[in-house]
Amino acid sequence: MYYSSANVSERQAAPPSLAISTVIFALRPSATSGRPTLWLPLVRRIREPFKGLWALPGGPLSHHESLQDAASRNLRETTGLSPSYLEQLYAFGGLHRSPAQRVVSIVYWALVQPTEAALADESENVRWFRADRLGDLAFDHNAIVDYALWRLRNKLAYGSIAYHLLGEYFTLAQVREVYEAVLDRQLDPANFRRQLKSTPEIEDTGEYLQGGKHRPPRLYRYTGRPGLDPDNRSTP
Amino acid sequence: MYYSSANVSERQAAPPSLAISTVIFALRPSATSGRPTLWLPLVRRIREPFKGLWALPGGPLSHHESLQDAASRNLRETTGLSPSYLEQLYAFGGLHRSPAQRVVSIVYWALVQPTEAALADESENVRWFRADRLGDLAFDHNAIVDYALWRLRNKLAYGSIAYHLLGEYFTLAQVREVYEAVLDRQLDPANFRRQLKSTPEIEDTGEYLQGGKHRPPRLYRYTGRPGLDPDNRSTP
DNA sequence: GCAAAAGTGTTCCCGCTACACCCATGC
DNA sequence: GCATGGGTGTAGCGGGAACACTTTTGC
Repeated sequence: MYYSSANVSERQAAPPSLAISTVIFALRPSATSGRPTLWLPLVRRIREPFKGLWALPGGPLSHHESLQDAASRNLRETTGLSPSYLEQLYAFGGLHRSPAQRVVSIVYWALVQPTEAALADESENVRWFRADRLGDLAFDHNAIVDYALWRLRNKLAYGSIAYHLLGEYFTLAQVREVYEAVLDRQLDPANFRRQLKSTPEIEDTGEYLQGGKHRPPRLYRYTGRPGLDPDNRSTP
Repeated sequence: MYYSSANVSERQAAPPSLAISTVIFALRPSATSGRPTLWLPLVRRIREPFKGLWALPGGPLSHHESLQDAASRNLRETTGLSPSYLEQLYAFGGLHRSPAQRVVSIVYWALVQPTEAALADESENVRWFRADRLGDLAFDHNAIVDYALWRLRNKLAYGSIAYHLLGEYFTLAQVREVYEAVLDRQLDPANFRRQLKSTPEIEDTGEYLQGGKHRPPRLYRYTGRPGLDPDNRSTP
């Protein structure tokens, strides 16, 4: 941290510092059930405050990059991945988020495809966790993740988000699994498929997914906007 | 502005500065039709850049106040009013929002009651404008206002926002006028009243509004949350 | 053939829209 | 009385939930 050794008068004098953090979601098979669940990467803090605790990836904003570029860079630097979806979440600016020094964090949230996510970097200080089984995180990051989860669930209901957690081709059942993982409840397969098929952005490829145990399902493709800074006017 | 005289190297060295701005909406009778319309207060810039142009009220964030407190203070200082509703809108951080110096603005939006708004301060450098008839504003403030309007319309559809533009007591027709002003289209009075009466936060006071030209309408009261930083988990 | 997932059809219910109609007041 | 907005009733449409049913594969 920049002013971690600041005394009180320095704290008063220095302007609040500005940081960018990112909540990164990806789908991974659950260790127990094998069904897809939400995971996110965290970094271990190697200095005070909260040394040793896990925290959201983030860092200061440099002069030449936009807020979104900074978030995208966070993502690349900690996981080696590029986001399939990226959107601003909220600016957190409470007075005592960080001891010793006032920090305002502009937080983004991202979705990445599972094919990539499987080969994401992991190391001593970068590890993936199940979104519903995080321990105590540094700063107010537990609250931030909760809020990001709430937003994800909300956006999902509106549509057009789920595909960014999947690969290029997917079956309707896979989309349903995404919904079930995120919303944490079962959905009627029959009604769900009808809803999806009524949305024009889902295109039937004519291909089938072979190798399953049962009747091979059709493969679809998402033809909506690619997904950075997206959705009907959610970002200016 | 803090570093307005900065040269290139200073600009590179200095961290991006942080500002808070606020889009303040209130209902006022239209000059022509007399029907309620959306207005907002702007301040005239008295120095470069954009000297002489109108801009959103705002300023730097001081150390001892939260983001929301800073927005609330903006509101009080420019209009003398306190907000009935206040919520974060977005953090704008494009590289060239301001010439000469990089500024990241965290923007809030607010609603104020019309009874108060009628006696709001106005002066040579603070003036209210119809939201749909602004000229060219300083910085990217036209885009910010557009985005705030979009959010207002969205929130309205979800409910629980409109009452913060009205006084403590109101008729159902007044609520409908708010919706019509904000959404800019006519609504069926019969169906609209039924929808409202089905929401439990609207309480019949038993009183009637006297003095009209026709049958006196009932007066209602909003019993939902008072309205700062509100709505079902829209803010952490 | 059997199990299980893919995919289709059908019914019911609820909320919204449109619009006809009655009520109470000022003039 | 008449005009006008306040307020109620009701029929129809459409989308979602529930669930029965058929199809296609692996074993």
